[in-house]
Amino acid sequence: MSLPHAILTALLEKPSSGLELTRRFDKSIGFFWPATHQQIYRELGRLEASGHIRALQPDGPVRGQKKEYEVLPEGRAELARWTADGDAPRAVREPLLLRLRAAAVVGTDGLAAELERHLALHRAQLADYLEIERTDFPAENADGENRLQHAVLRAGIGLEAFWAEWLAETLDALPSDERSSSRSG
Amino acid sequence: MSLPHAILTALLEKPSSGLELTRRFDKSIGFFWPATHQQIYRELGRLEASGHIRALQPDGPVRGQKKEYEVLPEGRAELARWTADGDAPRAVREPLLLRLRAAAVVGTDGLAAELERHLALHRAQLADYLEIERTDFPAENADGENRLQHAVLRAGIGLEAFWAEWLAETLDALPSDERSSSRSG
DNA sequence: GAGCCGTATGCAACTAGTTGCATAAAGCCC
DNA sequence: GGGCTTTATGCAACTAGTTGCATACGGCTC
Repeated sequence: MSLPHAILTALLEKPSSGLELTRRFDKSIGFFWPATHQQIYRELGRLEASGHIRALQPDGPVRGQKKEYEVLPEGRAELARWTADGDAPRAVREPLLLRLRAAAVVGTDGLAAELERHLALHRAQLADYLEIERTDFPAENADGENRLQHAVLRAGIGLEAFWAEWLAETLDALPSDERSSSRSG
Repeated sequence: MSLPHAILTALLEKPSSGLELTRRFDKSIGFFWPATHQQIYRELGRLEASGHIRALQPDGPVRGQKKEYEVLPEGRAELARWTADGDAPRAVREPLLLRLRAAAVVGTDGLAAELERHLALHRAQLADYLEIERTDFPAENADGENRLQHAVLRAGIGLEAFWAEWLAETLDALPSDERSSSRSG
């Protein structure tokens, strides 16, 4: 159960409404724990009901109007508890690898195009991450306050770089008549 | 919907019963698409009902006795269709990165131990993969028939190596009083 | 002031994966 | 042959994530 804890973290960083949270997720926490606004609203409701967060405007129910939340001490305690406790590393679930295995049996038609598409997407994401690193974590204040956030970003960069490299290698190993000539290496 | 296609691939490689499939998953396809026997039985039922596979022993229902399946032409066609069609790369969902972000807000108590635990697990998995590579893909017949399967294994190796490296780096960046001295680098 | 668009909240139904447990046959052991 | 273990199949309930859509306020325009 990670989503409630992701939300508690985001709310501790800055009290927000549901839609604000959704937007902040899209450009930070969501990189490694994506969530739609529907999920977030549902979870905010649960967290409020369980006393982990509360609305800043305790008026009657006003649909369509902004409702901001902040974390209560109970919520912070719960997050601290969860941070320290362990679980197994998440199992890899990657349909693309499944497609390679399937292609080994039924043929590689269309596979190269799919690999190239993924390669382009991973390169684009890598470029985004590197740009974020350049602006948010400049070399002059490495090892500063936010080294944990930087470590998280480095994980994203490393993963995207890994996939880009592996895809390029794998494409090179496909018979050449199965790939287009549009790649640059 | 990847599980049915994973099962079709496995059955094309070798017709099997539900439990045999479960065991084969545990040491090959399951590395990147894990499935329990409950999931597999349920999916075998659906695949049989939809005419993609059939039981080799079309007797009446005998519970507790082995029931082997093979793929029908319809199943092979469906798998070929699926192999070529594309989807977006799967979003990363990694609770460990969430814990780092949370730790940045509520403190790093217990975090180092958690990172060390993951480091050990990833190193062990990496060693397993390298052993499989050594026995199943010896250097003398690289680029052979099974280059696709090898590419899949290389992905697993690369991912585990990445995580091991990133975890070691991240641990080194934690203040030293927050880690035990049991690591070896 | 009617209609439209953007912001915002939220419900309902569905799909996929997980967990716990029930059932049955077959072999072994005493 | 009565009970235990292993092999095997399978149901049911639950949890988490996804998809589609409904509702409501506020400002703008015509």
